[in-house]
Amino acid sequence: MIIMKKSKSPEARKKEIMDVAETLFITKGYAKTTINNILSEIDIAKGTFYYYFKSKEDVMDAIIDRFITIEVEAAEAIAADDTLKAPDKIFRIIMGENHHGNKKEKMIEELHEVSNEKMHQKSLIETIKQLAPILTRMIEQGIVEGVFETPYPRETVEVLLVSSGFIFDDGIFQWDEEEKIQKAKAFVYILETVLKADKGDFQYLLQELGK
Amino acid sequence: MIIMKKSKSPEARKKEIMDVAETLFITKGYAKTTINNILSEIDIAKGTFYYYFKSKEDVMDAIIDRFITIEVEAAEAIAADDTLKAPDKIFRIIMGENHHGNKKEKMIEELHEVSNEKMHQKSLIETIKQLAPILTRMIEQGIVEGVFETPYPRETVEVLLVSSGFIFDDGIFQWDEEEKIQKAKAFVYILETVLKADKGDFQYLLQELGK
DNA sequence: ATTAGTAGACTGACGGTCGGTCTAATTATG
DNA sequence: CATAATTAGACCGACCGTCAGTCTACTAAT
Repeated sequence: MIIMKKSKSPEARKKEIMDVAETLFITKGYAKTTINNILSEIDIAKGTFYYYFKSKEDVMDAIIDRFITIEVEAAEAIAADDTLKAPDKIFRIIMGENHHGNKKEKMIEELHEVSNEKMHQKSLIETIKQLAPILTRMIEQGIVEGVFETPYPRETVEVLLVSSGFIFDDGIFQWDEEEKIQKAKAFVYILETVLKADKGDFQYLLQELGK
Repeated sequence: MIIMKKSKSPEARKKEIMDVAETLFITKGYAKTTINNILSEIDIAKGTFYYYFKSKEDVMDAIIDRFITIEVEAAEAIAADDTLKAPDKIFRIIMGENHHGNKKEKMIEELHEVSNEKMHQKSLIETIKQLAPILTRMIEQGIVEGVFETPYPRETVEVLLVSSGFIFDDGIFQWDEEEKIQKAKAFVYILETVLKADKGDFQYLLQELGK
C-alpha cells in the first residue's frame, strides 16, 4: 500500500519544485544538486518531478526564465519612469541585474566554492538577449536627447552587461567590500566615458552601493 | 594473461592524454566527453589515466594551464616588442586570446551546440588572473607616455578581457562573419574611447580581422 | 471510466577506486 | 662478474557508488 500525498494544484507543485530547486542550485551549485535532494526536500517521488519537468536542465531553464522575466519587468518599469534621467536608468538596470533581491548574495555569502558555471552562463546569455534590446533603445534615446554619444549602442550594451554580470557575480570572484566599491566606481567611470555622458551623471548613484 | 602496452615516457603519456582530451573537450564539450572516450582514443586503461590525473577536472585544469602559459608568453613577447606602440600591443594581446592558433575555431566551425561552460569560465578566469597584470602595466605605461588616460587601468582591463573573451567566443554566440566584423569594430571603438586614445590608433588593425 | 497526478523500483552510464601485473632498472649474492 | 632477488614505476581492468532518467503500477478527482 503506497501512501499517497494529496495532490496540490499543478501550478503550486511546479512552483514548489522550482523554489526548492532554485535554493539548492544557488547554495550547493547546479551540478552538485541531486534530483533526489530536491525530492526529499519537498517529499515527493521521482515520478512527480518528471511529470512536471522533462529534465534537470529543464528546471534550471524554467528558473532562469522566471527571474529574467522579473528583471525585464523591472527594467521596463525603470524605462517607463519619467522621473529618472537616461543615465540613471541605465545604471539601475545594469546593476540591478546582480541584485536578485539579495537572495543570492545572502545565500552565497559564507558558502565558498559554489561555482555554478552552467547556470551562470545560461542566465547571462539570456539576460543579454532580453535586456540588451531594452537598454539599446534607451541609449539610442539618450543619443537623440544629446546626453550620450556612441556609434555602437548595441555593442556597448553587450560589453557592459557581460562585464558587469561576470565581474559582479558573487559566485565567480570573491571581492571584499572595498574591492567591490572600487569595481563599481570603475564601472561607473567606464560607463560615463564610453557613452560620453557628463561626468557626475552617475557618480551620485554610488552611494547606493554602501548598503 | 594481460596484454601490457610498452611504457612511454611519463611526459609523453601525459601530453598524449592531454592532447586527446583537449581535442575531445573542444569538439564534444567537456561534460559530454567521457573518460572512456579518452581511453579508447589512445587505447589505454582507466588505471593509466588516473595514474596521471587525479580526476577528469584535473586534466581540464592542466590543459587550461598549458594554453594560458602560451598566451602569457605570447603576451610578454608582444609587450617586449619595441616596434609596436602601446595601443597596438593591447589590441593584439586581447584579440589574440580568442585565436588559439585557429585550432578551436576550425574544430567548432560546423559543430553546433558545443557549449562548454565549465571550461570556458575557468579559462576566462585564469586568463584574467594572468593576463590582467601584464595589460595593466602596459596601460599604466601608456598613461605615463601620454597616449592613454584612465583612473582605473586594472578594472578597465578586466572589463575588456571579460567582454572580449565572452563575446568573441565561438562556442557561446554564433555570429556570422558580418556581425563579427561589427563587434570587432565596436570593440576597437570602445577600447579607444575608454582609454582616451587617439582615434585611429587601433583602427588600422581591423584589417587583420579579414583573414 | 477516464485522466491527471503520484509513487518508487529499476536501469544504464559514468566518474572514480583498488588490487594486482608487467617490465626494466638496481642492488645483493655466489 | 654474472645472475638472482628486489624495487619502482607504468599500466591494467573488474568493480563500486552515484545519479539522471524510465517505466509501470496505483490513486484521486471529475
